[in-house]
Amino acid sequence: MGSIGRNSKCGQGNLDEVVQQFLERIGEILESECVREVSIDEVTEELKALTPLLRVVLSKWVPEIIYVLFIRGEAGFNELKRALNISSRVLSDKLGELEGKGIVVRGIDAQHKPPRVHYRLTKLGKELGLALIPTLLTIKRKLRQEAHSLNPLH
Amino acid sequence: MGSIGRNSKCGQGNLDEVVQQFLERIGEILESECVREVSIDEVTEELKALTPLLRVVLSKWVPEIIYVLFIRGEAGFNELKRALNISSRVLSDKLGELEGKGIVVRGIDAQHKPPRVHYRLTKLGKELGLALIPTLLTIKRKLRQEAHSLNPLH
DNA sequence: CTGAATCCTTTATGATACTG
DNA sequence: CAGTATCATAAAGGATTCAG
Repeated sequence: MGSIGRNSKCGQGNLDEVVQQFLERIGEILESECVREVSIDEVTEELKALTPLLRVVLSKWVPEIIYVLFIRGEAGFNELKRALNISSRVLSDKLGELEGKGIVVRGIDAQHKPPRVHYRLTKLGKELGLALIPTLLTIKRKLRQEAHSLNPLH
Repeated sequence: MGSIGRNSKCGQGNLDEVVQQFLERIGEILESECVREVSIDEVTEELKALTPLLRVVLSKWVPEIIYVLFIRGEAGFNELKRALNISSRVLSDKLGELEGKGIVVRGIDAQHKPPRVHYRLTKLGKELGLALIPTLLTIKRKLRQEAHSLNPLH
């Protein structure tokens, strides 16, 4: 169940597993001596550079928006609104911001009577969507474990 | 430069490259037909489940805190405060929240005269730190590209 | 349907001061 | 050093209304 990790239907194998392997792999790389040497000042500097975009990408609603667009390919305004359970104002603001940052593009299909609008991810947006998958899967796994341990049947 | 991706010093090879390969790999998996079939309702349901924890993990300051602790292994209160340029109240709140969620643990070393406190990531915290790496690297790459294209020398 | 405009409420955050 | 307490402000969010 769920959009990410529903792998049995995919010929390509288990996404969850691939992510798991990957996390182990970079875990090993990061464990290797070198990381511990990083000074607090270096980390501070790095964060200072990353923070502006980080704040946009990882702010409220944004990961959700990116995720929906990533999975669905595209979505209309009200479709997103319903999916996220968000007010139009906030959604409108966020989409505007994301468009400004080059993460999302707005398209209009004038064919329809009430012209239909749809949002899609740009290349950057797709990259971010992809990059968010490990975090989402990790959270998902955590929730599964909790559900498990609370369920007396397991 | 920077903490993530400073691979030349690591024997284990290029982190950036590993992340890149991984993203391509899961990109392929996700491209394979199956994803597009996911209904908007399924995505909505999934998000509803993920959101509570997602909001904690991806809220302001939290990714930064996790990242610093991830890279450094541990940090004291004021050390974090300086690194993030955050007020004590907010930091205190966030650390309390993260402790409550089992993402961070607080340790006290009573040996020191003013007892020294240090924060570390729990297993879950480390998993999340790991999972955040692709997002951070993607943002970092993006910033590098921008810097590049703005610089006439390149 | 797709939003922009308004108004209003609730958090979140920041600065400052203070304690053990 | 490691916070807590207080106060003031800004930012975020929601509800409603309206227009193209």
